[in-house]
Amino acid sequence: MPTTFTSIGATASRAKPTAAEIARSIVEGLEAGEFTPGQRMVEADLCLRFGVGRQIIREALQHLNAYGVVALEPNRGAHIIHVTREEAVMTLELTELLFGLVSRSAARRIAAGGNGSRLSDAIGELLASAQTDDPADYMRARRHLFAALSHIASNPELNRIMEQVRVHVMRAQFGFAAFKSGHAHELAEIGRTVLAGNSEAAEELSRAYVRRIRELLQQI
Amino acid sequence: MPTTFTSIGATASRAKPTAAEIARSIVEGLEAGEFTPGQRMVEADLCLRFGVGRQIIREALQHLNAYGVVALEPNRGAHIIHVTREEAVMTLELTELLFGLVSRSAARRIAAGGNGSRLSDAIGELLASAQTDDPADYMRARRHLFAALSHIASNPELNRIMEQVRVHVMRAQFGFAAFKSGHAHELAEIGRTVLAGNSEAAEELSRAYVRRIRELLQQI
DNA sequence: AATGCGCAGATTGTCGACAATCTGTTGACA
DNA sequence: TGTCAACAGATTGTCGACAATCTGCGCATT
Repeated sequence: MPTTFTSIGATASRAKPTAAEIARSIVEGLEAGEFTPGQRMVEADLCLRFGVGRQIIREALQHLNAYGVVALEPNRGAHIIHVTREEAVMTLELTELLFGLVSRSAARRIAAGGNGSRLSDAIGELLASAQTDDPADYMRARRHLFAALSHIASNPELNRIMEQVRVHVMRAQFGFAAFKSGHAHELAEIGRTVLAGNSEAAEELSRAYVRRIRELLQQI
Repeated sequence: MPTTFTSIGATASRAKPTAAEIARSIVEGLEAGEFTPGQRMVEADLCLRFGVGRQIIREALQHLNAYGVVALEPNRGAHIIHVTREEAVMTLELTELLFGLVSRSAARRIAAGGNGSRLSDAIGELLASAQTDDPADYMRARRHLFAALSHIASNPELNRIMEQVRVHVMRAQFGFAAFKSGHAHELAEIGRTVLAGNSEAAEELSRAYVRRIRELLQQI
């Protein structure tokens, strides 16, 4: 066993987490409320926390900057982005288009790709999670559904761009209220429509889904 | 004069170009044909070229990676992305939505912002550039128009995302053919429609504009 | 008391050096 | 002759140290 390895779990801390892993950790920490919007991210602190040198922390912060999670001011370091409600609404306006395009593309390709089984599984998982009351289950199922749709849509640029939309920060700020379950059946319906290859309807359902979240956010 | 400064021109090499500046330089170099898709980007070479240490080059490459211009493989360095025609078409499918949203949002806000003058100027510049035959003029005018529209739309997330769409690489690969002038009047028409506050028409015109480019690309 | 100056501490920016990893080549062996 | 292991050169990954910059506080001055 020449190579060093310490951990067992997937997310447990390895001997040397990579910059991307650290970035992910920070996003998770943000959704878990360990970091709050506006908070300064001092490199030295993060070094201690993750047990790596500043170089790697620096790269992780650059990732997060590219993903719009932190802002990077020259000579003044990084801080977690603060999203105004207005910005959140605009972001969801954009998300509406993007998610619509994902579903439309996926529906068009559902036959070609041949792997609608993954989508079926995700739908099943989603409906199952609606039975249990564990929000973590729902969130995971939701993520799987999105992943399946993105995969089927097979538009690399679209997938890349969708990851760049900062939903994390919004969730961290405005709580899971708008994102929580209760939408499970609505999402499942979208999945089924894609499976049926009905691209027009899939797009419209997807847009309506995001639109509803946006309106919910505007009312609060 | 305590601080060091060597250069005079704007794009000329300063004493110490920053990572973002180097990234921009590389994108320009790409559009100018100095780098070709697929080409490896060795850190040491870039160090010599820009006269900085590897740290900065590394950051620049990370920027470019985030912008989808280069791919970064662990332990194997960076290379310029190669975009297939199919990907380019898909990217333009996405761009169609995004540009449409920009124009629609801008048209809605044209009154509120109060600074439609910038847009008028851009339109004028565009029409003027159609008279001359210098493509650089046209490209500059085009950029100004887009900037004005983005500014008026004032959707920060949308603007951020639009910058992430890799048009540079596409232009570098497929040439300026599809992007060259001849479209000046079409773009000016979009600008005028936004100025008139007709959001529906502005969106449709914008989408049609991108659609045409896409179809042009598909035919080649 | 209010304003501005300058210093100390904290934090980020950059470099050089070394470790880890990859790649192509050489040579032994079947 | 073909295959595979070991090696050398090239390249990337990471660290520690030092320089540059910012921030807040104390102090002199009006």
